[in-house]
Amino acid sequence: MTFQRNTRQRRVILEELRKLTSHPTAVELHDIVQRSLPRISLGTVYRNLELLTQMGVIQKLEVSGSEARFDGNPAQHCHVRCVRCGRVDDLHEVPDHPVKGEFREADGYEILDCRLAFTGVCPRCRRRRNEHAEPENPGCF
Amino acid sequence: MTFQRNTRQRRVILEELRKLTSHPTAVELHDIVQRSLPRISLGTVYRNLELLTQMGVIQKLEVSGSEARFDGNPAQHCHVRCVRCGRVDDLHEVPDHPVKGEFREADGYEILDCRLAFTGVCPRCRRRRNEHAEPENPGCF
DNA sequence: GTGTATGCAAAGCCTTTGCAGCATG
DNA sequence: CATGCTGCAAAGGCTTTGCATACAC
Repeated sequence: MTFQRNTRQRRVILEELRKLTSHPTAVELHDIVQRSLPRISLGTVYRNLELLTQMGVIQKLEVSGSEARFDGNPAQHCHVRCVRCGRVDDLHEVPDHPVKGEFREADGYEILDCRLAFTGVCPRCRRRRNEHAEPENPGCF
Repeated sequence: MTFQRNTRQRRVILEELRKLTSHPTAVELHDIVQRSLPRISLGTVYRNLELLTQMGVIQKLEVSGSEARFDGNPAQHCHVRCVRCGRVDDLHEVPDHPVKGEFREADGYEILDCRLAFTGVCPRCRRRRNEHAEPENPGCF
């Protein structure tokens, strides 16, 4: 890839992602983008999300057990994942970087990045708590 | 599942996982366990790792996009993931819980857990750095 | 003996990729 | 008008699951 083109698809994907405060999966975003571009393929969505991530324009959150989620805000900030429904939200009431730059090296590793990974129960699931029998166990890392 | 049976397969899987300081994937562990139980299937390894995780006997480390890795030590401790080769190691030279218990609730979520998620370059990849052209971008959260 | 766990194989997800045609700069 | 990008469909990698059989209790 020597040069990037500003395609209709790429523009709409970025636009729609930026509108969302949720952190959609590729499939969810594909569904949304399809409203404006009915013929857009899921492959194109994946390719563009990957490209935009590489460019540092968006970020890819790879915590949820299975699918990746995407965030239109590339700035580093904390996220919480709901252990019941899997949704991911921004955390505003938490300091962004408790140990930022504190570790350059540890256990032989060159440390590049350190983030706080929260798990919890989202507002909606808290309300429905009694209806759900099976609690999921907190994700890892 | 009303009751658990102490099967040969389950015993060997747990035994072998506990011997390892690495954090093997299901496939890697299957390869190892096959030395003692040549006919054990990968499905059985997955089923047991899942069960043992639910029981809190081991822990599952999941970064979406790649394979899950398993840790025979269920106690909470920090891990680093190498952005080049994907291996995961324990971090000893880092405090376990910088904000432990500090947050019970934030942004409407009931906070259950908070972990430090490190990414970096492992000792082996640091040595080979010059040979590799393409740096991967640091994982997320 | 009863019912859980296993081995095997097939299917399920999410994601990536090959290819021919399209459209951007 | 060159070539990066798209849609389509197929394949890839990891994980789960259905089923008949085996084995733990």
